[in-house]
Amino acid sequence: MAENRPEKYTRADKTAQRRQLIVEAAATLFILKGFHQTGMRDIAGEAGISLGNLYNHFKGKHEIIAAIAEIEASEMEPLLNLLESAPVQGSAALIEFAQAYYAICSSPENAALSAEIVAEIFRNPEAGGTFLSTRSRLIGALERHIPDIYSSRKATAGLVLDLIERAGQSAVGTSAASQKEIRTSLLEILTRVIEPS
Amino acid sequence: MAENRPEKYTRADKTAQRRQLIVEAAATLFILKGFHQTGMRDIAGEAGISLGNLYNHFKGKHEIIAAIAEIEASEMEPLLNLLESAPVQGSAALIEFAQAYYAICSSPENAALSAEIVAEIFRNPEAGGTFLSTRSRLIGALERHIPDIYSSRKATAGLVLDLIERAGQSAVGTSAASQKEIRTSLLEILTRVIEPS
DNA sequence: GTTAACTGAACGAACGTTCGTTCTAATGGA
DNA sequence: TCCATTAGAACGAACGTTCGTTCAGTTAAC
Repeated sequence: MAENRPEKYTRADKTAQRRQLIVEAAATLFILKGFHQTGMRDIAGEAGISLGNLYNHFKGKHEIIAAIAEIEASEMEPLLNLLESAPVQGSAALIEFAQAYYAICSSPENAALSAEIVAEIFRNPEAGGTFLSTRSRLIGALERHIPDIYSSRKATAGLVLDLIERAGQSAVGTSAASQKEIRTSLLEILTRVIEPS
Repeated sequence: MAENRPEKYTRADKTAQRRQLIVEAAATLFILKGFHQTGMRDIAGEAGISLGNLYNHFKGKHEIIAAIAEIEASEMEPLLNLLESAPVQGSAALIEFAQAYYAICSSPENAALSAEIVAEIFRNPEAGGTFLSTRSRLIGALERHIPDIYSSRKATAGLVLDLIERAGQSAVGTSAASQKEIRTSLLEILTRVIEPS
């Protein structure tokens, strides 16, 4: 991880690194305790900097949360490309997507964070900007792969997404055996849902 | 609602009414702002009583939350009876249950509250006692109605429950047209999932 | 020498809870 | 039936703590 040649970084580089360090520290705590149970002092302590300095890098708590939301969104980019480049209504692409998306959603960090975000959006809808727009893109891309046996492919795409997300959340913290069962059941269900029959 | 004869209530009655009034006030605020954004002063104000008096009725915030959790659980009782009394693997009962459960989950109050609870359980698992045990009962009752084409009926039952819940949440705050689409899509999906074919 | 990074003290507001007090409905003996 | 006693409902000030944010002052890079 550490470079052999010491101190090769310019000042701007180090500042950028600090920023990222802060975001990672904040994310760790948000996952562990939630947005509103995590204080600015906690974040500063976790990042190993002073409280005052934290405000040199971020205007406030909301800006840290926004930074995390954007990182989350950017992690979806490869998956979006997968769906958007695949031929229309190829069920193979959808299953492939489902597995990849499930893998993301069932990681403890992402599961806890997305539960946090869902709850937050309910009481503060305009705060979910980045999150909701990413979700819209996901639904749009997914929609193309839903067979037209459904009265609304868009609504179905949304539900498929919901199902994968919640399945991932359910798997967190359970035994390895349960996790396998959930994953298998999810794929069985999805297979039945998207088969064109 | 009000008795014609004035002042017929005994002291114990009035106390019980107060307790319920407090719980309702707290639930209103929890739904609106979340557990941790709602203060004891807010609850007291919403209930129209003093801060100090609030502590005559409840030991603390956690006890108010517990009271709400129990009410939520008791609302599931009729649905549990429906599933448990129906003949095994009757898909009709499952669809009937799904509609009823969806109706509950798609009400704005329940949707917001359950999002709040899900997020809370992630960071404080032992706090979800009543909620999780009710959920276990639901899964157990639902399991009997899942066809044995799945490798794990229990896991499938859990996912079906998740799907209905999230569908309900998704519908909140959208247009009436969207709500109808989501409901229809949900039933279409469920029909495919549980048909014994 | 100018600018940015950095520090910890300090701010006012809000938090959950406890406190002493007053008031009132219920109770039991006379 | 009356009155003294009592349990608990009601109140609002105050507790100690934590919150997000600001600020004067110091250090180090350019």
